[in-house]
Amino acid sequence: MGIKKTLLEDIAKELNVSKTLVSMVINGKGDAYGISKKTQEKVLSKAGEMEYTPNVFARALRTGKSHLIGLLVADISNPFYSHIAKYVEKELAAKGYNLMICSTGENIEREEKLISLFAEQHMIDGLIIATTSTSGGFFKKERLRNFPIVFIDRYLPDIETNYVVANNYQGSFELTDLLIHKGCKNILALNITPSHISSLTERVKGYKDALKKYAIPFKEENLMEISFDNIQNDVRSKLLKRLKSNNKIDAIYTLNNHIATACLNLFNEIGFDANKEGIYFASFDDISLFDFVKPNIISVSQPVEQIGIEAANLTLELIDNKGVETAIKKVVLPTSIISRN
Amino acid sequence: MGIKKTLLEDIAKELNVSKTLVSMVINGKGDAYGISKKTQEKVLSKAGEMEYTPNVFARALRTGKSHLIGLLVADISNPFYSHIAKYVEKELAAKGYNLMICSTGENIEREEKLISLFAEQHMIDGLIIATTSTSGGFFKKERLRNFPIVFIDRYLPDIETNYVVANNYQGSFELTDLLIHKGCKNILALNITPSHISSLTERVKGYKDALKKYAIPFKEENLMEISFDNIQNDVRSKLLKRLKSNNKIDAIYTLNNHIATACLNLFNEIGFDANKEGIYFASFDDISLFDFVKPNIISVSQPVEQIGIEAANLTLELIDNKGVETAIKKVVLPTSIISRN
DNA sequence: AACGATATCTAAACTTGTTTAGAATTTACT
DNA sequence: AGTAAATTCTAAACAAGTTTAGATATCGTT
Repeated sequence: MGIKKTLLEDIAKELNVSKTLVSMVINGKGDAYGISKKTQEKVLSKAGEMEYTPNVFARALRTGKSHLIGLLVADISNPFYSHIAKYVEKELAAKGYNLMICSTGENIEREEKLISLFAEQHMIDGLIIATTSTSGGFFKKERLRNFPIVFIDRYLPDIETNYVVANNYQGSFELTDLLIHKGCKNILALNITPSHISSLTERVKGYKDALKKYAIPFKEENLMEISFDNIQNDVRSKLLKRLKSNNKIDAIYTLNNHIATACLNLFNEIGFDANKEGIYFASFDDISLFDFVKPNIISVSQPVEQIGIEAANLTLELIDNKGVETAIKKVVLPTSIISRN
Repeated sequence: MGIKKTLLEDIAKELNVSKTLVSMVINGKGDAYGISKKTQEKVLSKAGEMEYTPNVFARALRTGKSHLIGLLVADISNPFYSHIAKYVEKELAAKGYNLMICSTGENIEREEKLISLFAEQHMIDGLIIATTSTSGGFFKKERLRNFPIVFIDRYLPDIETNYVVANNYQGSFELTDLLIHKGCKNILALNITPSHISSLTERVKGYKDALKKYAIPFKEENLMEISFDNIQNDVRSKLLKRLKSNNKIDAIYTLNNHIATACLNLFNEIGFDANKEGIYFASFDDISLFDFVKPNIISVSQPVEQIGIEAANLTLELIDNKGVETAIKKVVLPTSIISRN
């Protein structure tokens, strides 16, 4: 048994005032409620002396505000998400909010369970989410109607929501365009299945449209689907087969960093040197270590810091304007190409 | 205004029973309190129908348990920590606990503030922390006396606490030993300043002891201190100077992944190829992408998954045995050398 | 002195659950 | 029939704050 926590009441008793007064002063509402300066000082110094810290649960129960924001991502160990998390947290901390991060593992049921726990029960004041859902059905629930939610990285096309995403279409278009400029005519794109996620479909669209721009016909066999649950094995079997075939490619374009890493692993295993083979290697999602990796990687870098900051602020804005009917905000941020070599 | 949340009382009214009864049934204590099976079924089905979810704050306020565990690390975007976080979360989720992750940015004041907020106010039931503190003073506070805390990655030598760490000494010893076996006699170690953190001091000790084993005298100039706040610039100026000097080295050993990355950046900038220069490059902390990086990196890999799992379980154990005087657990897990090339 | 206005403070209600102490009913047994 | 025991349930207290409505004291004014 540690020492008993100091309560509002304890301070009140010490000073012979009401706990109402103490509460008011501690919340900085002393002036608003006409508490004399002298009393305010007494309260504050006594609270400091007694090391008072409010009970967050009692406070949250009464006020309905927890000053907690939830962040739901597929996998916190993915550097893309962990960097976003870092900046979201930094931005929120400056405004007196804390962050609860949870991974869904791209599992819809777990995602929905967490949203229920967090949002429907109002454990958190707002939610930032890189959803793994296919459709917006779940988010249309009456109970979530007025809850502050900001989508990041991915949005759901069938519902109107606030979101902050990178311009996946444009980034993918520019990357493909660059590859074509370098002389590529047979660019193999590796995508994740199931690929209903908006960021991926837009990347595919950007790829296809860039081909179209140069009148290069899109070939089905140049869009390879890699199963999310089995990335490494799928890449090994499918890509290897293709590399050995007569259907020569002049570029490999992985649609996210997971697949890129799997490809690099494969190259390593079989001693394949893309650069020597005259094959460009490109990827959406930049990772800092790509700078030192062999082969050279041409990549699309997303503005993670900006995504984090904007998502945090948009969420806080929604919380402040809760109840007020505000226009939905769709933030699309530009990406940049990192053309190594 | 969304729809009003269903309360215990709402269910009670619908069924003409007391909210006490509803609470008991919902918490699975129906049998223990002798509530008839028929009534239990009625309550559960009505609760499902009305989509009841308990208010976590009211519950936590009354029970003093939040089912929340805090994880405090220097930087969640560091892959070492984000991977630990992933496994901690996974393990906790299976036991009905949720994780609150916060970054301290190696800032002691922020760390102490977060601990106050989380632990002293009992917002969380337990804390897992990679502390940035120098000494255990803060943790000796009366108010934290009986609070479940598990240290990871780093421990404080001056207090007796539960911890789960990698065997930093052994890993560093083995790595240095390997370099010596490869013929190195002048191994430059790059450390972080301030380096009071236990994991770093032990790595230094392992390095020195391995030298001693082979009667290689330790030279002060071969332990370079890099400032945490300015890693890249410090590496650039200090390491560059050394590389240009006549004091030739035959290996560079970075004591964590941050410094390793900074070195790689420098090499890239100046077009330095360690392998060609006959210099081995080694690092504590393995990152998966190291596999594809040039130069070859010999690294010490920490058992992140195991650290995460053990830390989670140890924390839950402490929570279960709260109040009971249990022996302190110090878990030291073996590392493994990844010798590329 | 009496009045309202102002300044300062407080008692009690309220947030939503959990827990305690005990009530009401039925069954069991002498 | 009457008491003890078991079964099933409930009223009220409680967790620790915030908020509301109103009390008390002081002051200025006529």
